[in-house]
Amino acid sequence: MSSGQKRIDEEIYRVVRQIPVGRVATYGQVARLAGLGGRARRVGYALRILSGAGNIPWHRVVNARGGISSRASDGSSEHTQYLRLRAEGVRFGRNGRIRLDTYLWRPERK
DNA sequence: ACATTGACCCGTT
DNA sequence: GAACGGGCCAATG
Repeated sequence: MSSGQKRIDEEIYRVVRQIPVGRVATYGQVARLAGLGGRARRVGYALRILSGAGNIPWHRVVNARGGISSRASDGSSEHTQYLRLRAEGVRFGRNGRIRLDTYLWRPERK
């Protein structure tokens, strides 16, 4: 892995760390804030290699439809994400999705 | 180098 | 809504 890729990952993590408790951000939103334009997919790769450890609130990143995106593996990760969001007060609708107009993080430029 | 896959997103029908 | 197609691009074999 090149150092350039790693720098991009750090930038992504820097953004994710800023998402407040009880709010969520979409992959595309994180990509934009990290200066990656429309490369939302790149965000998913960065979060995937996180492997649970660390102080990055990866569970606060959801897809553009307000849902938890499926992973290639067993599904425990998705469940953990759901539980952590619930624990922060985020409510899910019957279709398993979040009301983005309520919970989407709107960063204030300072 | 090639093909496939994937924690995505958007527009159209 | 759903189904489809296209764009995107890094990882993997």
